[in-house]
Amino acid sequence: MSFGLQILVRSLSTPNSGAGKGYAYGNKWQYHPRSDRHSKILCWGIAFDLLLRDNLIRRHIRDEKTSFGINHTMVDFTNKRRKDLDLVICQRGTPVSGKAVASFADMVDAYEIELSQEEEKLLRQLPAIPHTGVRSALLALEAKAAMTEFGKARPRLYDELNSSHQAIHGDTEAAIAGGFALINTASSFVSPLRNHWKIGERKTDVTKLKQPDEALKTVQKVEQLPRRASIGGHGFDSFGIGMIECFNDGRPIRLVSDALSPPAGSPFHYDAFIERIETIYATRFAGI
DNA sequence: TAACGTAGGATCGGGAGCTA
DNA sequence: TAGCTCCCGATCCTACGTTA
Repeated sequence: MSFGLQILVRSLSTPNSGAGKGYAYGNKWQYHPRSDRHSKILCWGIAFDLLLRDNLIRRHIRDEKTSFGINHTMVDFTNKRRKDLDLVICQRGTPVSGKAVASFADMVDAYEIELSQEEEKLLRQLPAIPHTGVRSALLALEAKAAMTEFGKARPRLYDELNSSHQAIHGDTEAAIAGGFALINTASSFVSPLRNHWKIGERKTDVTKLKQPDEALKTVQKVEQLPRRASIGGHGFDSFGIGMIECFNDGRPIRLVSDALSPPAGSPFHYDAFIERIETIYATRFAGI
């Protein structure tokens, strides 16, 4: 039983006005390409699923050996390239001060994450997880989305994800690099960047998408990302692909689980992605 | 051979969020 | 609050394949 993707689509379904200054023209959007809210919610959901399981990750949290960090900068030592990772599980450092997010649970309000009653109950049962500075990263998660303009998004998606695992392992060779690609299967998309006016005042500019071809080609592209089987290898330790249907026009966002999405048993399936992370963690960090 | 369509790479730039 | 970084869609350009 996993919750991450359901939490994501539920949270994104409610139009949001942005965490700070509000989006342009006073519009509210389900998905805004210039926001990192979707990445943060997705990574939070992945971490939530990992913590709900009876595994070493949970025991290390309970024993106050580890904590988490967000937007953690990792530096590829070999070429000095810097990269901010969405969410990092790390050896417990000094708690951050003066930040709105002081704990893992605080992210729910900070990023307007919508939980069901069951998920809220499960969150309350978790030990307190402080937001701290990162002493030594054990697991780094990076999520990226492609919602429209797939032809241009594909090379960008590949390059940015490829640079993520290089930065993670260039910084900390033993750290688990987890990557996740979120791909839209909707046949149209209302782009916040193409509608430069208050929605309703003028005709909405709707981008037509050639589906399922565009989504499938994007899946094939990210499946080409290198993956590694052991320390010393090159690539992601675990990589997942999630398919959603997001028209971005107010209709609820739907999790796609038909032939377009990775089947059960595929290494890219969400459950396999989670299981691989906890398996690697158990073998790699048992001595902490 | 010219015209057209498509794919992919390079670059740009608007908006959000973070930090000093 | 200014300046910066990050995210990722928009735009432009080139290469290549297809068709008349």
